[in-house]
Amino acid sequence: MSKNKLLSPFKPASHKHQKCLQSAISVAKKHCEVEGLRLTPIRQRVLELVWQSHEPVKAYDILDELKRSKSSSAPPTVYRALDFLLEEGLVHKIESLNAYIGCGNPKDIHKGQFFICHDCGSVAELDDDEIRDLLQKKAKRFGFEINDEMVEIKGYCLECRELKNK
Amino acid sequence: MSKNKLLSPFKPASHKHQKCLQSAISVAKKHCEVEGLRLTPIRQRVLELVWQSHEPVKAYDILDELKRSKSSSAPPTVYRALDFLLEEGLVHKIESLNAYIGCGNPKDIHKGQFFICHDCGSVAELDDDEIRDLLQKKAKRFGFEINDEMVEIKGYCLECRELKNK
DNA sequence: ACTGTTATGTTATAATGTAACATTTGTAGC
DNA sequence: GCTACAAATGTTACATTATAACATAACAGT
Ligand SMILES: [Zn+2]
Ligand SMILES: [Zn+2]
Ligand SMILES: [Zn+2]
Ligand SMILES: [Zn+2]
Repeated sequence: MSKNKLLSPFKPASHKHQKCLQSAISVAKKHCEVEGLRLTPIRQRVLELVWQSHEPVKAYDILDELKRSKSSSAPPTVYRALDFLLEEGLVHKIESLNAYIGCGNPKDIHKGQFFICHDCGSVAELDDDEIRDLLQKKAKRFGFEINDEMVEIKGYCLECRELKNK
Repeated sequence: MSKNKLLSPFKPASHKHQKCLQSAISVAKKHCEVEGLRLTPIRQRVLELVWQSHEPVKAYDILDELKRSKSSSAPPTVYRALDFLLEEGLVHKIESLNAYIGCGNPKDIHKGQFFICHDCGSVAELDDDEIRDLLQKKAKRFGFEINDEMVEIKGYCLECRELKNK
């Protein structure tokens, strides 16, 4: 079955983000339970912080938050938690921003394609086999075997464009 | 006319790289002449260093080289030159590596698609409208207007795969 | 309880990139 | 050539992002 999903669409400012957050945590808990992994308090807290919004979050911003409740927190605290979450596909790194964002569909581990709005900073995540297949096809032409992919597209989301045209 | 070019294919280890380098410099000189821009000694030297190979080069490695001939060189020396070269499309930044690589076709300014070999580190650059159009099509579905794109694919090039299978 | 593994604490440092202001160099008009 | 302006470089300091290395603590199976 071919995937062609808009995993995380751009959300209207009015959406009930609490639900996104809760759902993400509950999916993560389930995932870790099934895989026999530990979603420790630190890891869960970092995941919650990444899911504070639909904008990519910086590691040191997470660190600043952690410090508020536990002043002993240090960079490794954050990076270790992020490494775990990345490894398990619960978050993605946006390489062009050095920032991290919650995955819209961690059930099925993948590298997404990201559309990032210059104005509002929001990100939509796609997991699209048509894109993947095309890249595959191109790679094949010169004997390249794909192992990892990064697709980050910047531009302007619908909402922001409509705002500007008013 | 639709572009579908393998701008910089993977090169055999045996290729005459001196030619790649010379050609890149001469194209850059021409470009700057036409545009009324100055390819100053620093800028040219940085471009040469970026073109030392077909592997992405790190800013601080460039800096180390610059220091060998001019010990007063500092980070801004490099980043300014890189900014100029990026601006003029003479080099690209590989975001997922924080590294820079010479552009295979600066005549026609673009964001390429990059295929990076995990083993040898070499990069092939594509400038392919089919990929661009597909991303465009996907973006359109949710009203996203593309302005900038980053496609960086990691894997194994033909040469390295053949080596492993021996 | 013993033991090996995993996770966290802690300190230090590496790697990447930018701000701000001074100085020099190039350019164009006079 | 002189002047004035703009572009490029020098210089110092600092900001941001990430990792190394080693110590301690928490956990899981026996
Ligand atoms: Zn939400
Ligand atoms: Zn995802
Ligand atoms: Zn070459
Ligand atoms: Zn290019």
